Amino acid sequence: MEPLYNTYPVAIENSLTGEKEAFIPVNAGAVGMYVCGPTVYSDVHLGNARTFTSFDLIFRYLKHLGYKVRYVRNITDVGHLENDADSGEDKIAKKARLEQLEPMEIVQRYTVDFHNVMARLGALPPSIEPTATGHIVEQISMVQAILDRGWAYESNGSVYFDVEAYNKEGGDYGILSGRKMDELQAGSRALDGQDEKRNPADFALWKKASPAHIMRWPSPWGDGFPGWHLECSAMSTKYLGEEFDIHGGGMDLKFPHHECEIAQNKACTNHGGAKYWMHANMLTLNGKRMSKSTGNTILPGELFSGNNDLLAKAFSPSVVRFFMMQAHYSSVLDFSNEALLAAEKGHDKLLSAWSSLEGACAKGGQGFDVDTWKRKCYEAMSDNFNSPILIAHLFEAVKFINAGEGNLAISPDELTALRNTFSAMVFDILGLQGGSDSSAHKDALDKAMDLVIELRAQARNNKDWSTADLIRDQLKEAGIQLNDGPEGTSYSI
RNA sequence: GGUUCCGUGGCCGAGUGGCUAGGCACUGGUCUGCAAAACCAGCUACAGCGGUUCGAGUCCGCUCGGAACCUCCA
Repeated sequence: MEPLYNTYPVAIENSLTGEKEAFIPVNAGAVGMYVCGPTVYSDVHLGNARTFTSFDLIFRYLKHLGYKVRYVRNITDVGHLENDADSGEDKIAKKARLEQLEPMEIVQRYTVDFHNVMARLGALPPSIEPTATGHIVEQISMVQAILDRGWAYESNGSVYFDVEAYNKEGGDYGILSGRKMDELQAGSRALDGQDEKRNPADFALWKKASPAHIMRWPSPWGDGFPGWHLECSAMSTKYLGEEFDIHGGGMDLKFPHHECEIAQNKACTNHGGAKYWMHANMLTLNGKRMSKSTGNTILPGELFSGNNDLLAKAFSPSVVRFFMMQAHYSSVLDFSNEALLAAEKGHDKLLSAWSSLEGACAKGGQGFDVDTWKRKCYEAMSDNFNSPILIAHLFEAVKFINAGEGNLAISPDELTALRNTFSAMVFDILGLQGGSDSSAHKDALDKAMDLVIELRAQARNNKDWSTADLIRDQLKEAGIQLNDGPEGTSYSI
């Protein structure tokens, strides 16, 4: 059978070229994707989660199309300096000092938190999740290779990438972000510790560790630790090769992080790494991006528990995910309680339509063009992963399903196709989670509810409206909604 | 100051020059003992000013407003 990726070829908006391009993998049928993961020194906030949820959507869709995807997402567990100056402090060491913990305890704690949050949001684990500290050897040899080529220099125990030398000999530092060297120099601020560098645009490949610095490794240039940009170059090359397909990350990493990665890769391998660069946009709160350092954040845990002054109530992880999926990954998305409430209603409507669809019969007829609808769903996703358009199409199907009241005017084959595609889109691709009650609990609840509904039906037959309404109102307070229909009463939670 | 991007109806949010995005909210109707849900119908729009075009939310210019990056950050 023809793989789905041939039927619905993918186009990707490539940050490197600024164009939407046909996606052609380096190796046919396989995709190598690298996404810059979090620095694990504090709880992952909702903005972080959005980026990884966006790439989870992309990962899921590419897999669904039949690609063999290797998805690499790193954990940054080397602290890195708080600013580019020598006076800066290692974030993880700082947190460790504040909390009186070993640095790797900090790393472990927040890595576990990150995994928990992403799992609740329905994100699949990546194929490989390498750590920076686990790839010091690879990073040191990369530094050496760049030194050997003459595009780096050692200064006081640290090694810096020589941007000017790189660009003079054919390098294209600035290709991703559109920045020019002279503009960078004009715009750069006078920072402390810049005197080790020949040029303000130069960036650290290896930093000398001060005597108090805890996380340190021996190197040909003395004890130190790798520069922030280096780990991604080293690990993407190691696991995906010198040329791979997709490199993703948050928009805020475009410059300088990804720009530096490209320069490092080209310096070592003559290849820039990824063919397609993708940048997920920011989640804003009060019109400003969420940021750990400014404290303008909301944590996923607060959302799931409702424990935040900005929230009227708790929201399920699936609702939060649906909220994110309603916006395109490349657009800024603004967070608000109102937007979440609206998303929750839409989400519930979508999932309750799925329940109806599961139990629906096909009565024949041409009530809905399933083939065309299915094609439109795939085309939306293949067009740069346009989940909002996909959701709009899903609601077309919802309207048809609800109007049919369990008896849909399509053929049995079409019903099967509708179910399969609906389920694939909602659960496999968007990654939403239905009522995930264990089936034993569900059976017990169903039986109890059948009894309550029967008792209420008797009251209604006796025109005992006060009893009937009491049952309905009390159940509603408990979070269970009764729906009276022509064929009896059903309930939803 | 530089780079990139955005400004869509009450709110969120798609729109890759020409045909209803969608969700939420609201109004009227159908259904119901009353509700709810669902369905049907309606309702508000493209920041402003010019230009290109037979035709612009979509292209170009200017103005105003906002964001990200230029320093660690998804």
